[in-house]
Amino acid sequence: MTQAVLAGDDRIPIYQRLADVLRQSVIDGQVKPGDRVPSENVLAEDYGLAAGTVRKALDVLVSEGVFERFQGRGTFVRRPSFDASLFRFFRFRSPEGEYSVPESRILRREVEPTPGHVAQALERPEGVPGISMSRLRLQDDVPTVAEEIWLAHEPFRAFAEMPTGEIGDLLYPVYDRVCGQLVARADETLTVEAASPETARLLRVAEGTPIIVIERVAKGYDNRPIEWRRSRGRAEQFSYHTEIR
Amino acid sequence: MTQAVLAGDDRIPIYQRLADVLRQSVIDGQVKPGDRVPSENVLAEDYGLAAGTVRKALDVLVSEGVFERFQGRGTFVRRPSFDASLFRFFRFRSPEGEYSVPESRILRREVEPTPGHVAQALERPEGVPGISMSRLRLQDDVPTVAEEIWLAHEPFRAFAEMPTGEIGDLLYPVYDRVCGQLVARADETLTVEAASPETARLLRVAEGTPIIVIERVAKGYDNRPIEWRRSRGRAEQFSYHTEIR
DNA sequence: CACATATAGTTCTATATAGAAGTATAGCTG
DNA sequence: CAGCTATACTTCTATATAGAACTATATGTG
Repeated sequence: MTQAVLAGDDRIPIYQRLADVLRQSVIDGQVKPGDRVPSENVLAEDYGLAAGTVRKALDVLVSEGVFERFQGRGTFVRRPSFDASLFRFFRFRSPEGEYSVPESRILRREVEPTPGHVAQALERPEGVPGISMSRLRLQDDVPTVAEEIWLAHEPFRAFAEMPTGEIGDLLYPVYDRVCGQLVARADETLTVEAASPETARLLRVAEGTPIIVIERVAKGYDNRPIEWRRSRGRAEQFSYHTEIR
Repeated sequence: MTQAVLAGDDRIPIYQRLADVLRQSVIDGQVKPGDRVPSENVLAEDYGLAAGTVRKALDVLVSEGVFERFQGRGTFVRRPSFDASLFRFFRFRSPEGEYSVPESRILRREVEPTPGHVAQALERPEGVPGISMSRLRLQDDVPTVAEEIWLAHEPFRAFAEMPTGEIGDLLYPVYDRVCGQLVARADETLTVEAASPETARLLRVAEGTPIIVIERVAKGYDNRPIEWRRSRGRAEQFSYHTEIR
């Protein structure tokens, strides 16, 4: 006899279905990052499953980065951190070697029709109203990264009407607090170009200087695109490291 | 009662010890890439363990990329493939969209004292004899990547004395066949620079053109460094994509 | 010979159970 | 009150067992 709670698609394994249910509870916001998930034994009891099966479901979500486990403490919804972003590879440290939080300056923010390539990334029809921003990030008053940012207008109406002064150095916490939009992960693409006059002016470099361009699409737990962003920084400060096999 | 076969360090779990033993058998060359590993039941029998414990050990090695499993077929030593290399992100396709195997031309190969930064990467003393190569890779007769390559002289003596004509387009199979040096994974670091006169000449671009530089240290299953390599390609052909969270 | 069928071997899923190992807290002891 | 101790709860490891799902090979059938 199998249990009734997870009935439905009989072809896929129980542990997968349980993982789906638990993931969905994060997407729906029933449990928030930092929250503790019921213990393995409790879940097994609730769903009428063996402990091993529950554990396997949790394995899935841990490997997806949705949950995080600590022996003796419990299982928690992981707070997304973008430590793995390609930006990490900009050597944004002061000459003394220490790391200071970059300052963010929003230069422009307005509602405009969404251009084609952005609309495609956000899975919205072209020309639909979107929020467009230009932002400059500075390290010790030195401009280091110039960004174009696009948001769909619809779920971000509250953000569009918010005074710029109330927006701090970090956007994702604001998206969450003001619009309930929680960023869980992102896709990033890195390319290189020569600095345009516009970019050269913003970053205070010579035209034609090599520039790293990182395009990011930030997504929710359900993989729905939330934000499109293109960032430019000086290539000479960039060093990306990875392991392959 | 635990079994005797895996005796030793009692603090670490049995499945870890079994994983260590199996990994070592790959490092020692007792089993080669492509070989089939004994089935889970056989391993359990041999080592006197429960099937679940053996399976957990295999999970470890699969996630490390050492083994590869196929339901109904068996578990195999994975053939390392460098599909994940940063080079994958060079758009080396012909205008027709198809992908052709790059030609390799070895321009120079000689034994020299190993310079400091290479010696460090290869974990060898500075100044020790090493094999130095320059290589040019071409796509449809167009030079695309220029490479400097260093090998320790000692395990690669046979390679140093080999006629250049017998070396094909791929080096790693030769390392394996001629010197028993099997590359399992690699560390890569990506940076950007402006083309030097030398690089500009080799890649037939203007001086100062943005160039992608990838430094790679290739390693064996035991993480011993085998080869140091620095490759340069035109940045405009480069686009790197990754997921973060 | 071509094609379906049986069979043996493989990994994969699921259950049940027990104790080890680690963590946090309540309560005791000096 | 400070510091140790017991306790309850968590994840982690390990065993044993059974059948499902999948693959390759051998066997039989027309």
